[in-house]
Amino acid sequence: MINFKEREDLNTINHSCAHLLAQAVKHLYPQAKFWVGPVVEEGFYYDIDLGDDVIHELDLEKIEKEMKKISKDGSRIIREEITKEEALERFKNDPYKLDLINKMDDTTVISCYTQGDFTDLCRGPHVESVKNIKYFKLTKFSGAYWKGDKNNKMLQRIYGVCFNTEEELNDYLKMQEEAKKRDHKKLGKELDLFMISEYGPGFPFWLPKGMILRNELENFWYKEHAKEGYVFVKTPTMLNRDLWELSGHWKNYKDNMYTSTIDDVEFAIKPMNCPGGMLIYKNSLHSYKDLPIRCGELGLVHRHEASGALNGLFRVRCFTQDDAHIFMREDQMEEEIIRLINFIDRIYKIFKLPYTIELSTRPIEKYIGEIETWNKAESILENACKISGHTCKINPGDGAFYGPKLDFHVTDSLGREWQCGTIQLDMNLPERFDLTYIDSDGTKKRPIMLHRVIFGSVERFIGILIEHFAGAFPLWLSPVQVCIVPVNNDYHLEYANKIKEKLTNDNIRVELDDREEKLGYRLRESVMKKMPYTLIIGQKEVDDNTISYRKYGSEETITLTYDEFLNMINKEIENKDLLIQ
RNA sequence: GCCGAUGUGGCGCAAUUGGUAGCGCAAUUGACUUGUAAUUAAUAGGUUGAGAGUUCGAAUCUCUCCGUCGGCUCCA
Repeated sequence: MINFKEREDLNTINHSCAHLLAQAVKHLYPQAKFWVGPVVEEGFYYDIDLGDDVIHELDLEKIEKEMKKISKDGSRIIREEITKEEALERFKNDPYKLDLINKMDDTTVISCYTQGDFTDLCRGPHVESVKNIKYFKLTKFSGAYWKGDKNNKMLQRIYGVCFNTEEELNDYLKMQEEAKKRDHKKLGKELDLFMISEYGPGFPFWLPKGMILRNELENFWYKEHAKEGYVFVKTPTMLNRDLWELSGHWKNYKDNMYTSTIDDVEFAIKPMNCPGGMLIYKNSLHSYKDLPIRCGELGLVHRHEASGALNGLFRVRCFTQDDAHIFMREDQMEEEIIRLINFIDRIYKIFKLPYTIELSTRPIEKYIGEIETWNKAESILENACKISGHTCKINPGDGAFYGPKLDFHVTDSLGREWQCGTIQLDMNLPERFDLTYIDSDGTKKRPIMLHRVIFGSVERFIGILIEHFAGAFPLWLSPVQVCIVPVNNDYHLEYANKIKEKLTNDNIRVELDDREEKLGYRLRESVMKKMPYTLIIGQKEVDDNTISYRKYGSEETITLTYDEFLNMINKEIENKDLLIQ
C-alpha cells in the first residue's frame, strides 16, 4: 500500500485535492465551515461542519462531480502570506480557523492559499493549479469528533485519494477490489474457519477447520518459544477484585472489564495476563542465577470494547494474547532485547511478513519512574534495534505511562500494515507487586520486567494471515492438506480409500470427495476450497500403483509414487514453504 | 458509545410509485457412471433481524431495540 505521507509528490497533490474537496463542498453547501484537511497514510480527508446537514453516499458522487468541474476550469492556486492580525481579521467569521490561528504565536507568518472563489488557511505546499488534480476518488465518509474529543461536536469527515497518473489511481482501485475479495470475514465463512453469532458480538466461535489452523499456529508458537528458553503457564480467567486494585486495573481499566460477584465478593475477568503472571513470579524465591525468566502464556483475555469498534477477527471482545513476561537483571537487558528482536524476526520471516519497528518514548506528562531510568531504557531499546540491524522510527511521547515500547508493524502481501508485535518495558508492576530476586551479595533487588507479544492476538493474527494468503494457506497451516478425488466411485474408491488411510497414518490431513458428482465438479470444488493438493485417482493410478496430483494455483497434473509424493509434501510442511498468491 | 449505511430461506442475491416474497448455489430424493473448473429432474426450505405504529393492505413508510459494515474514539 502506498504511504501518501511518505511520498512527497503524492503528499502535495493529496493536500491540494483536500482543498479542491473543500471548495466543491463550499459550492454545494454554502453554510459549510472547515476544520482541517490533512494528508494521511492513505490519501487525505477533510473535516467539515455542515451545520445540521449530513453527508450521504450519493452526495460523494455529487461532490466528486463538482470537484472535476472546478479542476477543469483550472484556476491557479495562489499563495499569500499575511500576519496573524490580518489572519484574525480575514477569518473572523470562521470559528474553526480562528481556533487554529489563535494557537499560532504572534510572529509566525501565516499563509493562505486561494483557488478561484475559495481561500483556505494553509501551510502548503500545493500544486500550481487545480488543473493538475485529475486522478482522484472520494472513498468514504463518516462522523468525526472535533479534535477527536467525544464531548465536542461531530463534524463530517470525507476521505479521498489522489494520484499523479491514471495508472496509479487504477492500481489503487484494483488493490481495493483485491482486498475486498480477501476479506477474512468472507473467506472465514467460505472456508468454514470461524463464525460470530449475534448472541455474542465480538466473541468469535472457532469451527473445526479453523481450529486446526489455530492449533497448528499455537503448537508452532509453543515449539519456537521452547527453543528460545521459555517456560509456559496458564493463569485463571477470573480473579478477585483485590488483585485488580493492586495492579491498578480497577482504577484505570474498569470500564473495559467484565465483572461478576461470587459469594458477595467482586471478581473481574482478566483483560490482561500480567497480574496473574506477577503472582506466578511471586510464588517462589528467585536467585540472580535464575534470571532471565521467560514465562509465556497463550492467555485468553476479555475486554469490553465499544460496540462500534468491533470488526471480524480484527477487533473482538475476547482474544488470546501470545503473551510472555520476561524478568531479568539490569545487566541482561540489552542482550535479552536483541535476542527477542531476532526471535520476532525469525517468526515473521516464516510467514513472509516484512516489518518495521517503532520506538515509543516517555509521555510528556503522565509517566511514572525516574527520567533517568526512562532515558536509559529508551536508549537500550533503540540500541538493541540498531545492533540487530534495524532502523526504528521514533514516536516521541507515545509510550505507556509505565514504560517505553517497541512496536512491530508487519506488511502483508497487499502492502497493508498491521501492528502485531510489541515489546513493552514495565516499571510499574514490579513495584506494585514488590517483585524481587536475591542478588549475588544476598540482597533483594528489583528485577526488570517486560511484556511482549509476537502475534499480538492469535485471533487477529489469523485474520491477517487469511487476508495475507487470500485463504490459500501454506501446507503446514492448511486445515485440509490433501483432497482425494476418485474418477469413478465404482472402480477407484477402494484404492482412493487406501491412499487416504495411508496419508492419515502418515499424519497428513486428508479429505476424500466420494460424492456422486462429475470429476470436473469435484475438482472445481477442491480449487474453490483452496485445497493445497488435489489427488486424482483413476484407472491409470490404480493400475500403476501411483497417485496424480494438482497443486493449488497450478493446472499441471503430476504423477508420482505414493512415497515420492509423501516425501515431497512432508518436506514442504517441514520447511513451511510458502506460496503467496 | 457517536456519525452514516445496512439486515430477505445455510450462502449469494431479486422484488416497478406500499398490493401480500422470487432466483442461483447448497440441501434432500431419483436418473446418469463420468479422466481435469459446475450432468440432470423433482422435492423441501423464508412471514423478510426483533418489537411497536401508520394503512384496507408493509420486505418496502415511521419509531424503538439488536446485529453487521465504513469511519470517529480506543487498541491486540
